[in-house]
Amino acid sequence: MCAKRVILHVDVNSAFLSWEALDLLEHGATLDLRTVPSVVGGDETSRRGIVLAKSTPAKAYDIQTGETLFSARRKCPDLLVVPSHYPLYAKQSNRLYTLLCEYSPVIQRYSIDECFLDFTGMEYVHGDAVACAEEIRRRCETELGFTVNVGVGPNKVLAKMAGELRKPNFVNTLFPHELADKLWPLPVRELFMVGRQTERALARRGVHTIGELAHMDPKAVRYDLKSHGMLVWGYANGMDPSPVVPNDSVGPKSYSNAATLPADACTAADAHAALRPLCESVTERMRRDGWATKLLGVQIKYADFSVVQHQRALRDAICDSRTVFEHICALFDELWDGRPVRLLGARLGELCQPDCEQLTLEDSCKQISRAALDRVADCIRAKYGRTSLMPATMLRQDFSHLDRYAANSEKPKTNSPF
DNA sequence: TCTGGGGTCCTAGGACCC
DNA sequence: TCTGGGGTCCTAGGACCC
Repeated sequence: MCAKRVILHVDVNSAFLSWEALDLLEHGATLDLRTVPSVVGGDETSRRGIVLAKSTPAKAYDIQTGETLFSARRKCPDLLVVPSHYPLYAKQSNRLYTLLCEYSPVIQRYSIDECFLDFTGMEYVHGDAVACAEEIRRRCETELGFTVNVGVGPNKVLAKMAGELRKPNFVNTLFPHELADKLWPLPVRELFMVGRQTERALARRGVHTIGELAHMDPKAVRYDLKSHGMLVWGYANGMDPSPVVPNDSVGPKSYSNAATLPADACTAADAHAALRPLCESVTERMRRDGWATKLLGVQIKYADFSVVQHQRALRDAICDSRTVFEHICALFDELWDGRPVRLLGARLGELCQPDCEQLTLEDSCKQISRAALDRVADCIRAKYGRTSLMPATMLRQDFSHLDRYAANSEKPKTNSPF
């Protein structure tokens, strides 16, 4: 007989802010950021001034993640704003992961501050799942110095929703017999995968709570919202068959790097210059993980915030920065309508092994020598730092928009983002 | 809105083929 | 061809997550 599935979801409370607070305390600060209205924010001078994470006291001022620092300060004039440090977050994320490895061999790092553990059958080793979740919560607080929420459920979505019920520093359960009490009264927007558009579409049907969605006729949901509707209808009814997938068992689908420019680019030359470091860093990251790409894409966000993208499949896989850059510039030129550009992005998809590259005779010499050059450059940057070697055209440029996990930094392996 | 960046997945529509 | 219908592939756009 199969053991009953038990999934744990571990989520760091105000992750970036907690980790900044911890780091400051370790370096002699006397104030704990977590005890005052504070946020981790992007750099306003380069037009990235948004709230990335907030303290519990900041939440009391209705400060939201993603809102501008300008707006956050208006709500709380004494707000403390600290900049972000991604290598630090990666390090703390790894500490958490190491601790969790003691409790299950099947762990999925869902993001830099969230993990799913498949606890099925582990009761025989570690005892009751809820008691174990409590132990994890306590050990994070005492041994790691930051608090987490642990959700316990029969599948991933219920474990994750359980984690949201009471915060911070709590263990919550969400099993099928608890749905009506704990899940169904909540606003439908709080359900995983129900965003603003789905919320609007459901509101047109008079559906405002998770329970109302759960009790909808699935045919009506499918009619309105297609397959995505069936997904969230299943979630509302506590159904989620998806397995906990350890990250080393699945490769990435794509790599991308985008940056809001310190000032709008108004000429093709300006845009090309901004694309160069983006292409360099994203290609280097892909190469470091041992991939080549057969699909290149460029993204433009205009000054009015409208977004367009353009992509092209390549006949041959490539992995050298210069060739990527040339293709991306060509794609940009085809896409750009001449208006001022706020953000530029480059994306590498259709990943494959570099050794299956099918080069034509004419291209092969050029690309092989470029690839060899890149490999040497990668080694030098790994040893002496990100900016120790760069194309001359990138001298005097601002590098604050380079990959957060480019060379040398400690990168956590996750399915998504970070 | 003084509105980031890195991902995944889905859908619609057009090109092309039989 | 004043062209049907189904299948596949490709691209653009959008929704959602953290």
